[in-house]
Amino acid sequence: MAQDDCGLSESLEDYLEVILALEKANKVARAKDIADKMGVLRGSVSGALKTLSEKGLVNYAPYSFITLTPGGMKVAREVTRRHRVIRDFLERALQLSPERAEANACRMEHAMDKPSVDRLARFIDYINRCPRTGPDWINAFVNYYQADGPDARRCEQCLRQCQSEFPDRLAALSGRSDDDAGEGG
Amino acid sequence: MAQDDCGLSESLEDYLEVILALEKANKVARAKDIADKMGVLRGSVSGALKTLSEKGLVNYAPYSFITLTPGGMKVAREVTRRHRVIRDFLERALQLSPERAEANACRMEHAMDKPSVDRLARFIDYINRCPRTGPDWINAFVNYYQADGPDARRCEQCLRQCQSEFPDRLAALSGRSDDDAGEGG
DNA sequence: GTCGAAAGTTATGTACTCCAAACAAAATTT
DNA sequence: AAATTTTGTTTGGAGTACATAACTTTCGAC
Repeated sequence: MAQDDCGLSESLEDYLEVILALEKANKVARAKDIADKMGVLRGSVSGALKTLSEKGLVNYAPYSFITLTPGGMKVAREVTRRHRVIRDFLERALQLSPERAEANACRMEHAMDKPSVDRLARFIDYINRCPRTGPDWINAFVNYYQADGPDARRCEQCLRQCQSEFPDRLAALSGRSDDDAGEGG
Repeated sequence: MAQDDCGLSESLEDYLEVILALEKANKVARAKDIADKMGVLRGSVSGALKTLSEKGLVNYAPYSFITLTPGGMKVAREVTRRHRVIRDFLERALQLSPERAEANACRMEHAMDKPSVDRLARFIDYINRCPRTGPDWINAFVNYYQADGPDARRCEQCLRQCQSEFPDRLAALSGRSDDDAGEGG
């Protein structure tokens, strides 16, 4: 949909994603499991498998097991990764509930192209690894969105705490885990 | 699509968004302008307008001007806001090109529900207003995603700079623009 | 007012996705 | 091995969205 996958519809992307998950769990995918997992009837699955088979993305013959072709595997992995990156952002950075994060990721995965998702993944990395932010900064976000704006007193305390950790954080960047930076007060 | 708008399709959301933009620019929307702006033929617009009219979202009679009803205006504003928030995030935080940000926002606006977009808007606020981050932190992201990981030397310099600005930043939180916090040094 | 271009509308057809239910094959049970 | 259940397939119909093309209305030029 997003200029990747050579014009695969959202629906077909979903089928590939589900087939990959079932392959990982059960070695092969069965039409009924696909239908159950996607909330559609078995009849709908048959049609989708026929289409995916014509596109060379699944190995499929009537009444046989279903597996992904190498090409289908590639697409399925891409879609699954998009899903995972987006859900992580929604759940960890935006701190949405797991259910809401999942529901939104399911739709957003078809709306974001690969460069955007790649950049988002880097952004999450950046937040986690930059000494100015990190997990504690993310956790403090809850104080912000629950209030009308920043709380000066809380911010002051947060800044002091963060500042005291700067040497450690900087040291951690280089791979050193101990606090041997020698600059902390 | 995303449980808002009482089950309005992506396409119809797009129509409302475009009609709102044309209303703002030209007082009223005309079918041809809608068609041009959306890249569809005039015939397709007639059908959509009929549907939107039945749903009570546009004032529409054949061969007449087109305006949004109060209900349609509400939905159109919501969709437009979703679009703007998402595009801002993609363009300013992720630092995607304006074109890519716009293209992705066009699709993502239909995939994200209101609570998620609201949270995203707060997140952007948080980045901009938190003394630990702010615009300079966003700008430093480019150094991160262009490299394989963090650059310890650059990080050290960034931390020092940031630290020196803490008093000012804290003061700015309370609305004071001068550095009279008296704690820096 | 009449003519003609521009704008709008109404079929008709295609593509996609899904459901519903009838039907066929496979696997289990006995 | 026959009957039953489960699983898979096929067919027909619905809803959405759009293109194409023929037709109608509107509006400005004359």
